[in-house]
This record gives sequence, structure tokens and C-alpha cells, in this order.
Amino acid sequence: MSAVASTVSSTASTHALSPRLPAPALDIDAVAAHVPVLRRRLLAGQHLFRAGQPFRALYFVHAGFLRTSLVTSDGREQVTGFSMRGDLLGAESIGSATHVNDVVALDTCEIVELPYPAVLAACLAVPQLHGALMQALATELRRDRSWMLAIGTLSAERRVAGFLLDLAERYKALGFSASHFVLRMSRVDIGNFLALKHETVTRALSHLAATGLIEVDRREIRIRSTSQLEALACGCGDEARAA
Amino acid sequence: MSAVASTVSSTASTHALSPRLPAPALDIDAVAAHVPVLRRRLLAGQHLFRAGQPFRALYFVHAGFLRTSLVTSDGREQVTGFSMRGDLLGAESIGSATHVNDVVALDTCEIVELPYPAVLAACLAVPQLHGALMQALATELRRDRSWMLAIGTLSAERRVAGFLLDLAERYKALGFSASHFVLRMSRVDIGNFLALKHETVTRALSHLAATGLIEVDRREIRIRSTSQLEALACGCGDEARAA
DNA sequence: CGTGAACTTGAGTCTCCTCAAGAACTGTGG
DNA sequence: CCACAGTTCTTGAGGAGACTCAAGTTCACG
Repeated sequence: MSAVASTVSSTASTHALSPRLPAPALDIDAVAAHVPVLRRRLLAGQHLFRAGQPFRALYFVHAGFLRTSLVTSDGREQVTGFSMRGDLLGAESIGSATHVNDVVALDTCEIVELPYPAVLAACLAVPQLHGALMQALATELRRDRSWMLAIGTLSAERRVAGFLLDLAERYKALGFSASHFVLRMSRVDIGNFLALKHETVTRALSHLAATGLIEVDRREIRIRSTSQLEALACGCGDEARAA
Repeated sequence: MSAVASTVSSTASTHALSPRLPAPALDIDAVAAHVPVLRRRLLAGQHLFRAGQPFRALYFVHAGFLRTSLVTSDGREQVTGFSMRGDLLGAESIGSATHVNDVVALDTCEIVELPYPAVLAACLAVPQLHGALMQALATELRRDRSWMLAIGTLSAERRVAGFLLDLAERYKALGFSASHFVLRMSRVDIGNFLALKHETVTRALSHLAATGLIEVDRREIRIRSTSQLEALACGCGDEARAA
């Protein structure tokens, strides 16, 4: 693999929902120096792992886009997040014999597999790694809670606005445009993640487009006014009402 | 303090929402042997810490009951969890200079303070501690996601049912009755946690009582039929419809 | 016994969901 | 290159669940 100095959980916490966080300094190459890493390639639709499979490794996203979800025996499903380059996957299964959720590629992905026992061992050898890993988990926790906040306190349209801003910020952190990007997930996925129905997501997007804050062309999104979108997403009255 | 071999995050993941998890084996006494612990006593209404205060330690609940919440600058609030004996607090602030949320006692509490740098150092000296701490964080992650699932996929009454079952299970794990307990938090707190209004929580409780699954007397809860409550909470059609 | 907080209950409203139909795009095979 | 099916997305109409507003009750505490 080329020398990509990616960072784990480079994404800060959810946009506009809690204090911004610096990217933890876990260098995947530093890990690779101590852990026998494997590379895996996934095509869109393939699973990285499924709930119930034995937990043996953490995964680092080198390229691509994935969806993590929880499925219950009675068929309910909850998308708990979307991952892109630099994100860590599988951490929630630490301490469990099996994976607790499903991760599926939404795109062609390149994944670095980090066998967990080896990672643990490496942590003892490299103290910084230990702290960095803890930090990665804590960052995950903060991110989840930011979304709990969004889902618990914002209307449908505001959740969608926040979702777009979060994506924008993450794309920006990876060097892509923050104002023009293509959604890799369906409306159903977005809705499931935000605790909304897909029709509601569509309506929210349509309405945001009608008010001129964004432009929508199927999965292509263009953000016209980040500031107004932010005002909407964080519920700060003024500009939000104007929209 | 008496020699209580408490475990961190002894509570399994949220009831009926995802696979049950074994309690991680982090013995607070083992930690105490390597870390200079401090004890703190809190009265109901006092804060253990607030968002913005410097992050310096993790906290272990030795007795009492606490509420964790996220507050935004525009006044929105999200309760992200309730903690009781054996739970770890402050983990979500690891890697952040300051605490990211508020923790307030709902009851008289006894808290063991574990200075974070010392905990990190102890992890290197005691490998098991390292794994146990990671596990505690992962358990938190699983718990949060189980609630995301509940909030995203269940109706108000089912969320409340799941909430009661979760509490029951946690009380049981601590050796208390799983079928008869007193809520330490207000309807407002429950509602905020479950993304509902307090009137809705009251109505859900009233209706559960009317159907005979529970008895409610202000904050005193008596569970009459755990199985029917479970059927309701996990959305498994049959018994749920009968109720 | 008075005050305030917490809880309960009702009535009306609104947001979001449900159901349904149609449009746009994708990939396949003729 | 076009027809076809399948999926995804859009939009509308109607309904249901949860919210809002409001009043009244109970309880805790001084």
C-alpha cells in the first residue's frame, strides 16, 4: 500500500451538534509497522462483516463508502452510521465474541484488516497506539451521541440539513468539495439513519432545494448556502425561520 | 470503602434490542491498586461535571444514580443515559480537552474518581486493564446504538416498555428486584432520553398500567408481566398485539 | 397549610407516516 | 439501439401518532 498517513476517525463529531474535535493522531502506517495487516477489496453490495460472525479484527477504511446497521430478529433495522476513508470499523464489537452489526459496502472499497489480538498486543508495545485507539472509540461515542441529540431534538428537515452538513464536512476533511458531492447512500438509508421515512427525506430535500439552500439532482447535492443550512440544522432561530 | 468487586459496565446492552453481552471483568479494586483513586460524594442535583470543564478523570459509580446529557448553545438538550452502581462515566470525553456533556446526580451518589493519565499508565502496567477499558467503551457504544435502534424503530409506548425493561435488568444485575423499583428520574428526563414529551411518557405508562402489564404509582413501578412487556418492546407481533 | 414542582388527563393541532401512483434512471437482453 | 423490468426517487392525499396547550391533581417541602 502506498504511504497514506490516514488518521483514524478523522471526522470530527457531528456538525453543529457538539464541540468540534481534533482528528486523533492514529497513523495507520504506524499500526501497520506492528500489526500484520491484510487488505480486502469489496464491491458495492458486499458485506465487510455481518452480525453474528466471529469478531477477529478491526477494519480501517482506505477507500470507499460503507453503511453500518443493526438488525433485530424481528426485522427492524437501524442504520447507525456511514464510513469513509480514514474511519475505523468494528470497534463496537470489541469484547464481544461476534460482530454485533452489519457493515456493507455502498461503493467499491479498500479495507485494511487489523487482527484484534495483534492490535491489543501492539498497544502495549506502542503506548501512543493505546491512547489513540481509546480516542478513536471515544470519538465514535461522541458522534453517536451527537446524532441522538439531532434525532431527539430536530425536525425532519433540520435533521436532513444536519446530515448534509456532516457529509460536507467529512468530504472536506478528505480534500473533496464540501459544497458539491454525490450521495453514496439511498434515501431509504438516509431515512433509516435519521429515523425518518424515505418519502420524508425526499420531501425535506425537495423543500431545501425549493428554498434555494441546496440543489438536488437525484444523488448529486450542491450546497448553495452553508451558513443558512447551519442555521437551520442547529436550530438557531433567526435564519432558520427566514428559510 | 468496603471491598466491593464491582465491574465496569456490568449492565448488558439494552434489553431485547441486541445480543446480550457478558459483563466486562474490570475490577475497580484492581484499578485502585494501580491508580490513586479519589472518592467524591454528591447530593441529588449536584453535578459530577459539566460540559466545558477540563477532562482529567474517569468516574466510577459506587452508589447512587446519575443522568448524562448533552446541551447545545441554542438550548436543546438530549439525555444520553442514566448511570448506576458499576457504571463508568466520562469515557466519551477521552481525547477531548474538556468534558463534552453534563452529568448530574439524581440521588445521593458515591463516585470513585480515576485520574485519566494514571489510568492510561496503569493500562500499560496491567494489560488486562487495557482490554477491559476498551471493552467498557465498546459496551457503551453498543448501548447507545441499541437506543438509537429503539428510538428509530419503536412507537412511544414500546420505547417506554423497553426503557422499563432495561432498568429492570440493570437493577436485577445489582441484586435488586427486577419487578419492583422506583424511578429516580422524572418523566421529563425519560421523555428527553427517549425522544418523547413528558406527557407522552405519562400516557404510555398509564396505558401500560391500564392493560395490566405494569402498575404505576408516581415513580414506583411494578412489572406485572415481563414477558408481555418484552413482546411489546421488541416489536414481536403476537403478544404485542394482544396487549 | 401554602407554594411549587411533578404528574395526569383532555382537546385540538401538526408533523410525519402510510398508501398509492407515476416518473426517472439502470442494467439487461434482444 | 431500443424495449423491458427493477429499483429508486418524487409527489399527492389522507390518516395516525405524538406534540402543544391548558387545566386540574397530587405530592414534597418549607
